[in-house]
Order: sequence, then C-alpha cells, then structure tokens
Amino acid sequence: MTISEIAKLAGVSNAAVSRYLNNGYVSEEKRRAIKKVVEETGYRPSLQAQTLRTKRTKMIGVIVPQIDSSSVGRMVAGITSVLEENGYRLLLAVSEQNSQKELEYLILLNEKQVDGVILFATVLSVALKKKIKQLSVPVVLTGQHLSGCNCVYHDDYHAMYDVTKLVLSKGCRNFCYIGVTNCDRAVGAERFRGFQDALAAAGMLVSEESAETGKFTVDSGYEKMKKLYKKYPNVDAVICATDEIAVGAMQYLKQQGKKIGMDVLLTGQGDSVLAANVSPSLTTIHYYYEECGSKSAQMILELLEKGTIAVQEIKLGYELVEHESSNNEFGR
Amino acid sequence: MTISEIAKLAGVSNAAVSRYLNNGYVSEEKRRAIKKVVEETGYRPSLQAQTLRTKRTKMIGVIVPQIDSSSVGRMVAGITSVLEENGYRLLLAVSEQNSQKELEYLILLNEKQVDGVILFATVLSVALKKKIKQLSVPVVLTGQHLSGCNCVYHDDYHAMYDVTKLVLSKGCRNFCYIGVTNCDRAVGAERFRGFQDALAAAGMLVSEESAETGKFTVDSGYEKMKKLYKKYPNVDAVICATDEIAVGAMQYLKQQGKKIGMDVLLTGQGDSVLAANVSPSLTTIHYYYEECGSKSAQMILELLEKGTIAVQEIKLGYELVEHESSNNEFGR
DNA sequence: TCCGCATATGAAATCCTTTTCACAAACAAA
DNA sequence: TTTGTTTGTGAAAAGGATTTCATATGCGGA
Repeated sequence: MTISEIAKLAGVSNAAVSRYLNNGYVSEEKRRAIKKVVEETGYRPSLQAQTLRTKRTKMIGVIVPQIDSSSVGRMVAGITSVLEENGYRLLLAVSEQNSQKELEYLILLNEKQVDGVILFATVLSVALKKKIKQLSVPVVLTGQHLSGCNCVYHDDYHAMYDVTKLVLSKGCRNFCYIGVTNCDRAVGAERFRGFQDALAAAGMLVSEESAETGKFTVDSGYEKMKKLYKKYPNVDAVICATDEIAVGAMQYLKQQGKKIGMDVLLTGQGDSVLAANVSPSLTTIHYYYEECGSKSAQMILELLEKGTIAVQEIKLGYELVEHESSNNEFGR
Repeated sequence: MTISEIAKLAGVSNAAVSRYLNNGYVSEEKRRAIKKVVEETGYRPSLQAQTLRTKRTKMIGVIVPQIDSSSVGRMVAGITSVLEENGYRLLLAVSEQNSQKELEYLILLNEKQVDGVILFATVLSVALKKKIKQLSVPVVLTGQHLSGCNCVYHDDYHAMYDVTKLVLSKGCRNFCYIGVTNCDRAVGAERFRGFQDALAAAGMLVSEESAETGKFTVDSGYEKMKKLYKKYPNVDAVICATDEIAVGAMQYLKQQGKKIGMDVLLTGQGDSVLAANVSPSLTTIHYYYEECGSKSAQMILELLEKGTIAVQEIKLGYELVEHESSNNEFGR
C-alpha cells in the first residue's frame, strides 16, 4: 500500500492524502473519503520514505558503557519511558567502556541515523569533547558533567563528601578508599575528591597508599581490599565508590573475622539491590538513575522540538541511605 | 554529499559509483578515480535512501519486558555483541511485562522499521502466537519455548527439578514454593512443574496451599514468605523461582530467627550477583543468559542472510550452583 | 468593484540510493 | 564466421513519502 494507491482509491491527489495525514488543508468532503480508504486498507505510511524526505528518523541513539549493570539499566528505563510517550524509538549502542568505541558510535549514529544522541560517557577525552561540538545532531551527556555541554548528572562529589562525613562522625580514623579510575570523572575523580575533602575538613590527610583503584565488580573490590588490608590491618573504615566494590570488600573483611559495622565501617554507592540485602546491610547513596534517564530524554526532545536554546546543565540530588554497615551500634 | 556529486567529480555515472560501493563491475581505472574522490570527500551513502531502495534497515528490534533486570541485561549484552560484529543496530522496546504492549511493539517494529525481531516474551498469549506467524519479518523468541517457532530458551524444567532433588537429598520434607504467574511459561509454569515432578518422584504431594505466586522482586519474596510461614511454621525447605524472591524469603526467615541452611534450606534461580553475596550465600541455577542472547542474535541473522530454513528450537543447559543456603552442614 | 487573505487542490519536484535495461567491447569456443 | 559469455557502462526507473508551486474559489473589507 502506497500513498498513490490510497489517493487513487479516494479519488484525490497524493498531496491531499499527505495533507490529511499531516493536518494540512483538506476539505471536509475529501477528508471523509480519504479517511474511509485509509481505515479500510489499514494503510500506514512508509517510515523510510518519510525519513528520506523529512530527514527525521524519530530515533534517539543511546550510547552506554555496558547494559548489564543495574545503574545503567535504571537509566535506560527512565529514557525509554519518556521516548515511548513521545513516539520516539531508542537505538542502543554499547561502548564496552571503550572511549574509542564511544567516539565511533557517536560518528556512526550521527550519520543521519538518529535525530539526537544521549551519551553515557565514562571517560571524557578531549577528542570526545571536540566531537560532541561538531556533531550535526544534538547530544545530551548523561551521568557526567561537562561544562558548556547539555548534561544531566549526579552530585557525586557531595554524595561522597556526606557519606565520608557520616563515617567520620562515628569516630573512625583509619580510612581506606577503593575507587575506580580517575578517567571516569564522575565515579572516579569526583567521588574520590569528595572523600579527600571530607577527610581534609576533619584535619586528616589521605595517603596515596591507602587508596586503591579497581573495576566495577565485586571481585575487584575483594582483591583491592585484600591488598589494602595487608598494608593496613588496623583499618576501621572503608569507603568505596560503588556498592559492588563495597560488597567485595565486605566479603574479604568478613573472611578475616572483622565485624562490619563494629570493627570496620563500610560504605558503597548506588543503592543497588545488593546494598539492602547483604549482611550487614550496606550504607550507600541513592542516586536518581531513572530520573537522570528521563530528564536526559526530555532534554533531548526539547532540543529537537524547540531547537537549540541555552545550554542546560542539570545536577540531580541524592539521598544518604544509612544501613548497618556504618552503624557502630550495630550488633552491640 | 550525494552519490551524484561524487559521480560528477569522478567523471562517471551514478551507477558506477554505486557499483564501486557494492562490488559490481567497475574497471580498474574508474575504480581508482572513484576511490580517490570518495576518500577525499569522506562520502558516506545515505542510510535512509539505501533503506528505501533495498528494504533493508540493518536494524533488529529487541522487545524486552524490562531493561533494569540483571538477566535481561545479560541477554541484551549477548545480543549487542553479535549484532555489532555484523554491522547491525539494535532498536530497543520495553514492554513493561504487558502483553498488550508486546503485541503493539511487534506490529510497530514490523512496519518495515526493522529487518527482524528478537522477542523476549513473558506471557505467550494466543494472540501473540498468531501474530508472530503473520509477521513479514523473521522473529526469534528468546527465553521461552514455543513449538513451531524459532526460539532459544533455557531448560527451566530440569533446572528446577535438579535443584529440588538436591534439597530433597538433604532430607527436607516440608516444602514451600514461591514462584511467579503461570502465564509466564518459562519462569512460572515450567519451573513450578519441575518442582512438582521432583517431589512427586520422591513420593510427595504438593498441596496448593504451600505454593505462592509473587512478582520478580525481593519485596514480593518477603511478603509471600511471611504468608507461607504463618501457615507452615515448621517449613524446612523453600524453593523459589528467582534469586530476588529467594533473597526476600531469606530476609523474612532470618527475622524469624531461622538459620538458613540449617533449619530451613533455601534456593533461588538465576545466579545473580545477589546469590553469591547474601549471607548465607544462595544455592541457585546458573543460566547462560549471554549465550541465550548471542544465540538468538545469530539465529535472526542467519534467517536474514540465508532465508527461512527449518525452524530451530535451541534449548540451552544450566549449571547447579550449590552454596551455603542448601548445605545443612553449614554452620555446624 | 477590487484587493487581500484564508482555504483548497493537484502536478511535479525532491530526497538519495539501487537496480534494471539496453548497449558495447573483448575474447573464447564451435 | 557465428554464437555465447564475461566485463563494463550510463540513462532512467523505482522506491514512497513531503513540499513547492501554480492556480482557484469564496469572502470580508475598503
């Protein structure tokens, strides 16, 4: 079924049918005739032809570092809900934490394949920054702050600052930190900075030695904790950049006979389902991942509909979720 | 940049350029001329125009019930890795466990928007079954078995049978079951059947009363366990359809002062990161989710390249992961 | 009466490829 | 010599919509 066939059946021109479908001038009489034919035939215009002509694909590209991660999953859920409401589709690309691939996808998607891109960048390389500016479609950065770019991000710094302050208030003095690479500005650099500044505000210095850099996994947390524990057997607080890392650390410390929440306080970030269900439950930070996703989607749609206005940088809040692992009343 | 401009610059016809790009007859001389121009200009053909002409979008639609779930995330990861290798893109649709939406998306994606669909169905309704047969693009069902349809699925029945047998072998006699709706054939019906048959093989009957139907969440597991426990305070084994449900049940039982692995044995399914990290660790089934995803993707690509051959129904294996929660030596 | 404006219409151009078709040349086989 | 096959080429059609443009009518206001 093509528009010409519909036009013929309804006894009108192609243009009239097109107008009927797109709210142009059509007389009541013809409108009825076209409507009848369209309904009888179940005609649906070809998206490809529309795209070729209008240059709009009604698709948004979403680039994520990985898809089998709870925080990413929650963000994507937020994105899909908004896109769906507005009749857009989501084209998914997984960069595998590889900044080269992030770039490639950005270019690939830009090739008129999508109307806009939501980029969940991890590493903010110079090349990436430059590329974003060059693209012909709007880009929203999500989960990362890049000044001068449209972005929606979390207040990683203050979240970590607060959680560290909480642990400090419990009287801990021998801190260790397990984070991720500083190339990841949000989860790596910002959280670590929050940790450092909170300690500094209490007049404490962080030695290079007491901080380890791992990956986003439970196993990595376990290994890094082992390494730290050998150097600092009298550690009384372990601050981790993610829940997964913290759970790994917890496993190791428990194996060493430490009582978490008593001998050692421990914190994660992300409020994953893990945090609430390990024993003891893990003090963590709740970030608004769904909202981050939906806000990003709203922003990209706004950019598409209204054209580029002023750059928006949206910082989202967080919530401190205090559980047993940082409560040294626990188990008494 | 269009193909005509390239053709003009290279002093050849459009057709020659098209042939150059698609491995048709082009003389060495012209080939060089075209190559030079293409490289200098960085020309890339318009995907929309190609699609309009060839009717191939190089996109695969993937319909999932939800995206923020670890099993779904792992499957999607498997899918993307294969699609990416073969130059295909992934169009994501989230059905929110709503069979009406599954249907809608199936129709929507079929509208020439994608070359094929991978459908992670939960509820296999009659309407869905019928629709799949009608579609003009190939469909691969994933995570569910539907005889006569191309599908990749897990051996849910035997997995549950085995895990139940394991618990039986530990001497338990008072079983409770927490599952999900039977509308979900794989996770609901098949797993429950495996449970029932294993008990029956040991000469035991399952009373209707001792099985509850919940949702895919920790909270649901907690609530259903509470309900069951009031009826069966002397329960000594709880078999759950998913890790999340099992963890919820575990929380409740622990609150009641039960020693999991001693007083009550408990099992989940899915080998999620939760299972290995709760205390005591949870006996579970490892399903090959990534492989399920990649196999599904391979199958859909095969259908596209080679045309429809015989229907394939691939059943994947599983692995029993025995942890502390089913080990009644634990804690002695 | 005449002008301007909103409404209405369809033929044709446009978007950018791929593919068909007609036509040729070169060379091998019969 | 004739026939057939492979290689090579470009004009034009096809794919299916939207948009432009030229044209027309009816109506209110000057």
